[in-house]
Amino acid sequence: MNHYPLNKDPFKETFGSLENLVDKISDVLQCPVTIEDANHRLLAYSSHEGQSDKARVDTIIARRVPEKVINSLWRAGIIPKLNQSNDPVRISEINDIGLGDRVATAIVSKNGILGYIWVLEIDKRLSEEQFSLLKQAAQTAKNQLLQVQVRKKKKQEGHQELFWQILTGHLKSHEEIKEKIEQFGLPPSLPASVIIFQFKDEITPKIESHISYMVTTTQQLRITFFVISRHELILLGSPLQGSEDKSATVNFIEDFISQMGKRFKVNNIQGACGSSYDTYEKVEKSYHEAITVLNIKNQFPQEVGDTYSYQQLGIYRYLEVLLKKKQEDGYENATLKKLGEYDGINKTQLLETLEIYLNNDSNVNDAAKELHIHTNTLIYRLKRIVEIADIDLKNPNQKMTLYLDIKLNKLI
Amino acid sequence: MNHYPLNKDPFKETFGSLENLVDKISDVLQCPVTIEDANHRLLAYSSHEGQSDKARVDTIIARRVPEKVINSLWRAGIIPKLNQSNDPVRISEINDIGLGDRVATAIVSKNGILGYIWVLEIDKRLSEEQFSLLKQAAQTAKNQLLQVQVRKKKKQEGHQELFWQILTGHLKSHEEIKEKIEQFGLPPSLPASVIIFQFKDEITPKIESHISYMVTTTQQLRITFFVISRHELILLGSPLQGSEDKSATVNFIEDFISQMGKRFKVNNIQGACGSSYDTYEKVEKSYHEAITVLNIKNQFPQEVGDTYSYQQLGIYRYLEVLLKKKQEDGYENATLKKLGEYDGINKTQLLETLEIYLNNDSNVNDAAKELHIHTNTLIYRLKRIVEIADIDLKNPNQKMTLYLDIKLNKLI
DNA sequence: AGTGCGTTTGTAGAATTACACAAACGCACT
DNA sequence: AGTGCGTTTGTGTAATTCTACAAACGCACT
Repeated sequence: MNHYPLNKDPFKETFGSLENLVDKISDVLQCPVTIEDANHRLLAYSSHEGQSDKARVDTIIARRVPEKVINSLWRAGIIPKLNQSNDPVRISEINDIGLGDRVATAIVSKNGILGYIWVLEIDKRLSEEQFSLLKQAAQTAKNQLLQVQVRKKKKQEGHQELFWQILTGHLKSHEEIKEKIEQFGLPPSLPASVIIFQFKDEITPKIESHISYMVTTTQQLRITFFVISRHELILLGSPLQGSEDKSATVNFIEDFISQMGKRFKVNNIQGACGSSYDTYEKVEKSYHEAITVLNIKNQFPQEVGDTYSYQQLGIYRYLEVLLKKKQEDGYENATLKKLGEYDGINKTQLLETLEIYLNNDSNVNDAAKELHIHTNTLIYRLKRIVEIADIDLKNPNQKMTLYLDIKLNKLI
Repeated sequence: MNHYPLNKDPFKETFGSLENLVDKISDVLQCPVTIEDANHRLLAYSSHEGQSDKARVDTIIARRVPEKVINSLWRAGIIPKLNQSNDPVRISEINDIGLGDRVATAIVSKNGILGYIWVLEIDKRLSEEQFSLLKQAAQTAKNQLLQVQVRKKKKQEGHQELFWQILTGHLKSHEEIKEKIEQFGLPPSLPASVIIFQFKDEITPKIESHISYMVTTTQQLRITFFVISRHELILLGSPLQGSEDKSATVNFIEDFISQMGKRFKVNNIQGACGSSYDTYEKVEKSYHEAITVLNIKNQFPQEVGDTYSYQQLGIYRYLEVLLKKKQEDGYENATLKKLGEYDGINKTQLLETLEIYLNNDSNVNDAAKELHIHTNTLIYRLKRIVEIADIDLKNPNQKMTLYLDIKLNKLI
């Protein structure tokens, strides 16, 4: 086993590539070593002949750390610990994801995390000295990564401009867009849908880096593009071929929102997506659909708060059209008008009662609970409503009309 | 008591007016006498000082026979009997409408009924001779009425042309239309709505006379205009001030259809009406609404078969707009598609099951009955549907979306 | 304070609906 | 003919909803 003196830095020489560096580290520490970027994408791995654990193999195969592993590392508090610590951190094995004992360190520049170095402890634990060596290795890796960073940033700016052109319909034809995307060396990924996240507060550079992390680490969707404007994050995402589950996009949205909260304490994010289309020219449409979803979610937080996709909106997709038609017709629901008048005179809440009853799929128990009243009170009120408004609550057409008209009235 | 010899016709002289004639008849028969036209509108009544029954008084006050009385006479089979008989007919009292014993005869020309003469039998019954005299009186009345008929016909043709102009939007401004209507001496009657009846078979002159009868005898609505084209009868009707009930128009439609069937054996009539508006310029709109109702009723006979007004259409009013939006969006309900495919492969009827379940307001019993299956079968199918289509049948938004999309699919 | 009206809550039995399970059926496939 | 799958029907029980009725409350009006 080689021994390097502490006072001499074995990583002082220049390494042509990260591969050389990782081999050197592996050589010095006598362990399998992996370097990944800030988003857990594999940058280099040592060709050490010894054993590897499952997590490492999977990472190398996929050229990125599996999302399951990332999630697990977050849950165990390891990633935050790495990000905050200046020194290497020892991580005990996590069996269910095939992660053996290891030591890791973040590669940090003054602008934040650039990546991580992972060292597997197959047969023996690293010594204090070796911890120190690893820290020096991270210093050297930093310089290499900074160069990559700049190149990537420039590239991304080009992507963003292209994405805006697609979103705004500046580029119309599918062929044209496809060509441009290929020019950028981006993988073709269709069908695709546009996803928008709306942040309550302005997106700071810090949040931006969190977003970038989330977007690149997710493996639920392939994110071809993403751009950030003041309060919004807009993505173009495609479901992976593996998951034929159509709800991949919706799952991604839910996870993104929940993890931004849990991991980075960034809350109050609204998410929405348009439909999935198989040609690029329809991306613009998907974008507008996503905007519609956001608008409707803002207008009807209770009704469609847990809904993210344009498809899921159901009847709410039609509200705008219906409102327009209603105004053209000069239509007013006589029933609701009567109830409203009655409410005004008698200080009752028949309208609200009816709405919540309908919201709850005509279930008296659920509706009564939501209204905080006795079931019989609700039944009594419903009888009153039927009398006053002269309606039939067993007639689906009437019920739907009432439901829609109630919601439409809220729009004005 | 005067006695006129049988062989001498006391009505041979010329009478300047119907009033003179009616007084003469009353004088000859020594009874109160009333003459009305074919539509039971009062033409003349004797000023005989004696008693009268309630029906006669009401008729004179309203200048027409009350609808209740007409209905009662039809129910008792008296009107048809009068229309078919060449001789006067004796009618026994009908207490609940205040109709005392009387004798009546139709006034008939070769083109049909022109009117009726009613003779009250207050103290004594008419003799055979007097029957004969009454028959002669009817002959004389006929000539007078024929002249009136011609004048009325001409007037009506003028009305019809005006009505068409209003319906087709040829006359746009309210003021202009109002003026024209006043020129015709027609009563101003607003709010008004357009009513259309669609006849399965072509409207023959005979049916036309029945229509005319129905339209002029009804007292549920004031019918300002009516025109007849090949298969259609179009009316402009206003609710009477007395009945503030908004469903007067709908009631009229229902009664019209049922009575055309019962009284004249004219069946297969579809009826519909537009909304009520208070300016004449909106009559055109009401007309188009009525047409829409008819179209939708033809497309959804089951769903809105018992619905007549544009308002009652509820959600079906929106179908056209929704279809348009749907086509613009290129939207297809994935759920329904899946179910349809499943039905195709497994020869099941999940789609139909779902539709009828939703039609029946999610009531398993009613739906099972309509489907002629066991309740548990329905429950089983619903579970399948939920599985296959991945939907939540407790979510009103989803349910409404499914309902609407099912109906929309039927439109194509 | 009393009266009347509309409203709310409670109780209890009847009617419906939900759920689990077993049996049998039809049909395609071998 | 047997097997498996999806479907249909029947049974029994638990849960829920409907219904009617009684009691009490809040509030305006007198």
